[in-house]
Amino acid sequence: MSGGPLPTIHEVARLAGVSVATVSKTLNRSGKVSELLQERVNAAAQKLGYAPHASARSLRSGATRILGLLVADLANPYFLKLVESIERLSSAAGYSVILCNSAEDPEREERHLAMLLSQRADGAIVIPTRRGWSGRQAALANLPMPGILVDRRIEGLDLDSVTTDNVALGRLAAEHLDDLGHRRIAVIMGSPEHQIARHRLDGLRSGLASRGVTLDERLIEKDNFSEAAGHAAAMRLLGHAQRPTAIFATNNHLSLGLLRAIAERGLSIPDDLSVIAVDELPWAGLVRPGMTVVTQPSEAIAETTISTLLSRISEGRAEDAARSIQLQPALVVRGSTAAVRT
Amino acid sequence: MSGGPLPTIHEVARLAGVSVATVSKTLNRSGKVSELLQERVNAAAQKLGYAPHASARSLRSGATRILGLLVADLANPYFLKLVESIERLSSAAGYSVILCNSAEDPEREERHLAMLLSQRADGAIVIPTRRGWSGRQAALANLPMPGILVDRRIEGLDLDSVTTDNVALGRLAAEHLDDLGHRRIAVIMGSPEHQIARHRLDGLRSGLASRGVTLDERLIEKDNFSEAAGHAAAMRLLGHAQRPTAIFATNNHLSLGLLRAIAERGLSIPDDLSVIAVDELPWAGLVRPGMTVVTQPSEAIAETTISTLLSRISEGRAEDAARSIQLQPALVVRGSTAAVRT
DNA sequence: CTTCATTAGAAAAACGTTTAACAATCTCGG
DNA sequence: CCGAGATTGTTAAACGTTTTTCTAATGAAG
Repeated sequence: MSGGPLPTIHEVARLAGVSVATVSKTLNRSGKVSELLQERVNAAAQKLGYAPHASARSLRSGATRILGLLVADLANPYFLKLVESIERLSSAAGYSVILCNSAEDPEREERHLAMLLSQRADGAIVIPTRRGWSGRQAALANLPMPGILVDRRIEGLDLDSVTTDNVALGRLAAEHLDDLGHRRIAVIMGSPEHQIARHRLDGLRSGLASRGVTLDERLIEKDNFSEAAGHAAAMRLLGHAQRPTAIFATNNHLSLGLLRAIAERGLSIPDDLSVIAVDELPWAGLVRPGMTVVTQPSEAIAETTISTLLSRISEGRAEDAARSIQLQPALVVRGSTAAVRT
Repeated sequence: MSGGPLPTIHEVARLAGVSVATVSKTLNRSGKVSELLQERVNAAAQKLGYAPHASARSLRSGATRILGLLVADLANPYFLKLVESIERLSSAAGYSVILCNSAEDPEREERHLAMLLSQRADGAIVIPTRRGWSGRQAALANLPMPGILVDRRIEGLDLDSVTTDNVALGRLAAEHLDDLGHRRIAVIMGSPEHQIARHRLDGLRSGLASRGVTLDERLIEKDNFSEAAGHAAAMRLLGHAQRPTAIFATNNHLSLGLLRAIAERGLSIPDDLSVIAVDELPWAGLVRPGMTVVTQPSEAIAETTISTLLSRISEGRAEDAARSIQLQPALVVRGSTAAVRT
């Protein structure tokens, strides 16, 4: 069913008739070794199917070429995209990725963090859980390896981070809706304690304000980020005497609930009302009419994350101040938004 | 920005006033050590924030407590579910997971496999790519650690595997459609070279046959598994003089293409035709009417995979024959299938 | 008291690499 | 022909654990 034990560098050396140091140097392209011996060594390694023992290598060299990827919620399609890109980029750079899913549970997150520490990962990429960071910042601040936060920042924590400019995202939605003439705009924002949701709302509000439109505070629905909450909020909004002409859902679970509510009410998009959502939803192209969304630049975020982290790693994590990088979202117009009927 | 270097077991020993052997024994609960010293050791470890160096430990002990997870396509929502479950179960069993995505590219797959070998993962969980296995079986067969195939099997490869019973899956669809009185049943099957697709088709055919219905071979669309192929196949089927009354799409990309085609044709489900798909699609509840699907038991597959693999690992990968475990799919009836109009 | 088991702890070897320090060989001008 | 570099290869130490072997201490039995 499976092969025998793997050869060590000593066996390669013996077969090639050289010392282990020579084998090591040839295989790592470090130090000088003659053409002749290089060939002999490579042939021997090939023949034996030699695969260097990563543990031994890391123990001696101090680098594991492993990156820890700690995700708050794998089921979130947006995070999945990030994971996919990060895995690809890491692998291309010669790093392996240990994947951890905390499922929004701070306890799991903490266990995983301890594990990554024991593994001596060369770097840690963290999409932190939403809650429970009040007393635990030290766990991240004192990480012995370079770390970087993605998508979500933690207030008061001095660590590199790469996020979407969520204020700009809200503003983008505002401008689009204003262009279409909407005045009665509702927001399903999720939890008001969550920084991202606040930023998106702020962006929307300020974007409208700069166009001379004021956001009706009674049309801001706050709760949590579940699909059920989105559904309930939508039902309330749709029941208002003066129904909003447009609804902005700040998260993909909320959008799902919103769409379900609209379908149940028998309303049609965009004739009865316009809908704008966040993120490239996997099914965004399927829903008729296509969803108008503001998208987060996931590929760019992944690239920036990896390049920042890798440079910290090779710099020997220089002590210069943490970088907070914000990337710009984009508007994708499809059929779910239309000019308000006058 | 980050803490200093981590303490070694020697520093813990010195602080506790004992030898390193005693520290090791206490921390691993192996060997005898008095209550008193145990407390001293634990206190010292706690105080220093000691985290054992995984590489050193593996080098000496021979076990890494790492599992390799090599996925053919992370973007596939079904595989994602498997990844999620496997990560959770592994973590609970004290194993870390190195995630690799081959994106259906045999070359990437091979590189990843070599990496897992170098890492000396204790076990490998592989969802193999669809193609390119003709000459490369040895790479899996000669793996020095226990390996297990998930979801897809490789013909002629003697390795543990856990898959859905895809013939039963096809049969389930057949019985449901027959119960509803359908006779003109079409299949969008993807690539006929793919074992899974063939099994599902076989199941459908034999399921219908056992009810006395013969499947019209002209209504079997074969191509690849892309959404575009699904769309094109659907357009052909919908253009037939005698439109099928039900369509079975054997994969979630194909279903997406099918739904898009139906929408473009302006047809309505299930009034104009019934649709049955495979897998729990993330948006299956969103689409109106809900999709009737045959689901693969992903959680059970993950559990079986992990428990089988872990027992192989602790057994010292006993040489008894490879196990091929097949798990049963289930039918979930929603609104996309209806009795045929007589 | 001595002797012998029994036990708790310490000392040291080993795991498979990398790499610093060293040795050997060659090149070549004087 | 000699010796000073330059070049190529080797020897051995080190990385941080676990684990085997060994020692010292304790207590019971004779």
